[in-house]
Amino acid sequence: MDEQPRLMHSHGVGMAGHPGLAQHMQDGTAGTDGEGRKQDIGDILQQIMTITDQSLDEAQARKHALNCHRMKPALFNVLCEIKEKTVLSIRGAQEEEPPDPQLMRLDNMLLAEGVAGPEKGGGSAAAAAAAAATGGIGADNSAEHSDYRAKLSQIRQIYHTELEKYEQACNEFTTHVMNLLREQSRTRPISPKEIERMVSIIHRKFSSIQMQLKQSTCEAVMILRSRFLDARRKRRNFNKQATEILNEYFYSHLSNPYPSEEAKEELAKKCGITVSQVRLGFLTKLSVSNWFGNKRIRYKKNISKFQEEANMYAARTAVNATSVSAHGSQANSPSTPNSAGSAGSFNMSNSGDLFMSVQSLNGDSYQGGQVGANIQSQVDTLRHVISQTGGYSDSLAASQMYSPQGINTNGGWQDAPTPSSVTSPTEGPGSVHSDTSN
DNA sequence: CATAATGATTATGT
DNA sequence: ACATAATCATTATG
Repeated sequence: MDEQPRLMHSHGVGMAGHPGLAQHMQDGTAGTDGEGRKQDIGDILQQIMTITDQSLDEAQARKHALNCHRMKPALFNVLCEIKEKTVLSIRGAQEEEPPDPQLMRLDNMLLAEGVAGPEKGGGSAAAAAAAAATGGIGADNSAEHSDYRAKLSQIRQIYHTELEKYEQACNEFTTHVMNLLREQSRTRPISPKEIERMVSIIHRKFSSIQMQLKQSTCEAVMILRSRFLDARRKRRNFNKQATEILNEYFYSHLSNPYPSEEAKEELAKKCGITVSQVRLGFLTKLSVSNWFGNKRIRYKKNISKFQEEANMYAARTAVNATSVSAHGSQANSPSTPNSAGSAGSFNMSNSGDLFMSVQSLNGDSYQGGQVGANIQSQVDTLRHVISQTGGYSDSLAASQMYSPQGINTNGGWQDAPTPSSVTSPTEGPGSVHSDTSN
C-alpha cells in the first residue's frame, strides 16, 4: 500500500502541476489550521473532478495519492453516510416488480408444450425409441408423430443450451460486476444495497434477453405444432371393421354410450389390432373419444337417420348376446308396433320413470357394476331386436316404427331429441317392459 | 363439381 | 377432466 513514493518517483510527471498534493503527502501538520484544511479539501475535490482529464498513468498515480491522504478515511465515511441515506430514500421507488404477464405466458406455454419442463423422454434418442415402441401399431401415424417429437426435442435442446449459456453469462457477468464493485468500494462509497440493485438490474437485462429466446422458441413450437396439427387434420377414414366395432359398442350401450377409459382403450386396441397389419387403423383412445363424441351428437341430432343402422347393429349383437334366450324372438308378431318408443336412450337417473323397474331389477342401478351393465346392454339390444323384428328390413317405415325419445324424462345423455311427432305409438308400453324384466 | 359423410379441433360449460 | 355443440377440413359419392 505504501508504494506512493515509488510511484511518484517512477512517474516523475505524476505530480507535476499539483504540488499541493505532494506536499500534503509528506506534511503531517497540514491539518492544524482551518484555512489550510479548507484549502486542502478544495484541492482534493478539484483533483477528483479533473481526474478524468489525466492520462491513465497520471490518474493512477493520483488515485493512489488520494487514497493515502490522511483526510481520506473521514471524507470517505461522510460520503458513505450520505450515500447510504440517499440509497435508502431511493429504495422505496421500485420495490417488487410484478412478474411480467407475457413472460408468464411464454413460460406456461413452453411448459405445456414440453419444451421447458423436465426431460420427458429425452432428446433424439427418445424420438427414435418412441418410433420403435409404437412402430407396431399404425406405422404411418407414428412416423408423423415421431417426426414431430424429434423436431420438438431439437427445439428443446437448442432452447436449453441457449438458456444455459445465458444463465452462465449472466452469472459470470454478475460476479464480475460484484467483484468490481467490491473492489471499488474501497475507494468509492458503495452500499450493499447498491450492489444488490445493480445485480437485479443485470438480471433484468439478462432476463429480457431470455425472454427473446423464449419468444422465438415459442414461435418455433407454434409453427411446428400447427404444421403437425395440419398434418393430423388430414383425416383418414376408419376402415369398415373399426367402424363396425365402434358402432356395435355404441348401439349396444345406447342407453349410456360413454365408454370408460378402459373400454376406450379396449376399443382402440381392438380396432387398431384388427387392422394394424393393414396399416390403416390406428385408433387412439382420443380417436375413440372423438368418434363417440361425434356419434352421440350426430345420433341425437337426427335419430331417424340412424334408425336403420341402429336396428342393424342391435340385431347383430342381439343374435350374439341373446341367442340363448330363444324365446325372446317373438319376431313374428308384427302386429304389435312395439310402442315402447325407447330406442333413443332413456335416462339413467333414478327419477322413478317406467324404466326404474328394469334397473331395480338388476341389483341397483347402472352403477352397480358389470352385471348391471350387462343386463342393461342386453335390454338395449333386446329392445332393438324387438323393434326391429317388429318392423321390417329397411325402408323409411322402420324409422317410424318407434319414437326415439320415448320416455326420456330429463335427458339421460340427451335433452330433447328431435320431436319426431310422426310416430304412432298406439300400444301401451307394458309389453316390452314385462318382457325385459323377465 | 357440389354435396354428404366423417374425423378432428375449438369453444364453452360442468 | 370430460361432454357437448359448433365448426373446420378432408374424403367419399353421385
